[in-house]
Amino acid sequence: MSRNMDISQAIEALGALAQESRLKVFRLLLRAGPEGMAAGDIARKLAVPHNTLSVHLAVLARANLAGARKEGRSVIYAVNLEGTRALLSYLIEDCCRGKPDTCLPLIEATLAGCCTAECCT
Amino acid sequence: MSRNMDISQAIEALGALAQESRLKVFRLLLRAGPEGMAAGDIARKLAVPHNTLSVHLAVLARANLAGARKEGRSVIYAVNLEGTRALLSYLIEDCCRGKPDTCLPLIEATLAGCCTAECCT
DNA sequence: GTTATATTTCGATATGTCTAGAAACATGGA
DNA sequence: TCCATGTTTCTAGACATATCGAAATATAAC
Repeated sequence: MSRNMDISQAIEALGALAQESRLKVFRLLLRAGPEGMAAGDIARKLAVPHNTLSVHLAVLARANLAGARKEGRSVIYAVNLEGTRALLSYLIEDCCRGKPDTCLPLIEATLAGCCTAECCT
Repeated sequence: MSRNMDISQAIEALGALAQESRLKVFRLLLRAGPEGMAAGDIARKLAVPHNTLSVHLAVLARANLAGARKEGRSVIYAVNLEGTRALLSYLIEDCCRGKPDTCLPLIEATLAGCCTAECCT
């Protein structure tokens, strides 16, 4: 797909994340990694009814923040890292145009927040 | 304030950005940097009625993504970098817990998307 | 084929958000 | 004081989203 998103894609992705159940699902999937999780397991873990969660998962998938694959009777959802990267890039795009003083601390602090452990050095 | 946000703060920030006018304002303010812009100038630049924009600016400020200061008759809005950093950190928090393979590309690509110029090396 | 499991779609209600006209409020200049 | 400029609050209507019971669909095991 496109590496650079436009504003309507960004709004769709942000709107998808701006809801408690969906944000929890997204973070759950981020930690689960590429293996992903079955829809039913997610619903059980988050204590959300199946039908309600199904709608939320569809919203995340439509926003390119998650993907689905079938395995037997289950549907496995996994985070879409490319879509996630595109959103984060869009948010901070151009912030350093000629102004590294305001941009650099933001990026470095973001990195620090994510990767304090030795795994990301 | 708090360096680490909770989920309700994250939802508020994401919801604030999940709207065309507000997302445009946010990106405008990111580029404007700490000097910020007057509310009226933003409204003119984005062709949004003053009262409508005022509501949007209040939403961004409430979400800790923007701050306001008065200068004469004008109200100058500027991006809140600390709040922005907190949101980005929250989104990718824990994604690398034991799985640097999935986390590192995400972070590196985000950096690449933001800072291709020599200003951020 | 029948039954059990997994997930999605349908339908209806409730709740929340966007928008902009009009009025109110604040500040600075004549 | 009076007026002009800049911004916010009030209000109401239009629109979008969240939720979940019930029904429908898909797959696998027996």
